[in-house]
Amino acid sequence: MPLIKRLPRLLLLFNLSVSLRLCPVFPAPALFLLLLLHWLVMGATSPSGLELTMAVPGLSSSSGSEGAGCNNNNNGGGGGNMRDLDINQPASGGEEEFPMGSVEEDEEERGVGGPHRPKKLRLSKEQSRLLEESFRLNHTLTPKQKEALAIKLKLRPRQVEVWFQNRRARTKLKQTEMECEYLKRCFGSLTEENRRLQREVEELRAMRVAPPTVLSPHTRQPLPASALTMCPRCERITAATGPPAARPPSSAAGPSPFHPRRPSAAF
DNA sequence: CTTGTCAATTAGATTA
DNA sequence: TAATCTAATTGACAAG
Repeated sequence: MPLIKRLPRLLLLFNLSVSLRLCPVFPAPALFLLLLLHWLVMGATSPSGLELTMAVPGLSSSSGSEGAGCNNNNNGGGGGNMRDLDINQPASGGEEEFPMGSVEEDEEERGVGGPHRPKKLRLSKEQSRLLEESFRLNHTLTPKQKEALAIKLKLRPRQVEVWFQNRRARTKLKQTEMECEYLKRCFGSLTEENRRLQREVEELRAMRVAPPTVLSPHTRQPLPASALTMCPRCERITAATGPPAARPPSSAAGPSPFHPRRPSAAF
């Protein structure tokens, strides 16, 4: 029974990390936080967010009229009509020869012991290659394409359909894994940045406890801490309204509120 | 209602 | 032999 149906991508990713063994070293809550983080950083405009997605060429929805009969072929009992042929045998001939005959019905697999799966079909290299090729062109097939491909590959349309279905799922999973990796890296660098900023805050707090003594240029008396401010350019403590307490290392910079050419020009 | 897609899951085959 | 891969099934859902 599916636990989640049509959940937002957020929850889907959260679930994936658990159920699909996506990030074994990454606790699910952390992934959840990461995702939120990601949305904050990248903006919540695109649900999939990252542009490291593999380009998904035209998701042409199948709006076909026929193809209804194909799923009757192997439903019920799980396609007991699968031929028991060794399809892994190298095709003994040209490109078009696939050593399997799953198109025809074969009921000998239906054993006496109730419903049991037949031998699992393994696609030949050539079949896989052709399927991959057409997947590259289109991630979904119209019923006509499906039929044609099935004939070409000597498979049932349903098998082609299933292959595409599973292939789409694999693509999506891979993409999710890439997103996960990206978020992990994001998390790492943001954690580092956070650490650095925390240190800076601590340093600034320490400075507030014991503020530097800045003498007034006019009275030569120590200024109160409230009258001091920090120059964002040279990061030195200065008197808020007066001229700088110390000269910046570089004099090439233009005028600024903290380093006015004339004290009267400030603010 | 029919049809197609998706998510979740199962289970046979293969690999390490 | 456990882990992994992948063909196949099932049930829910949406569109027409």
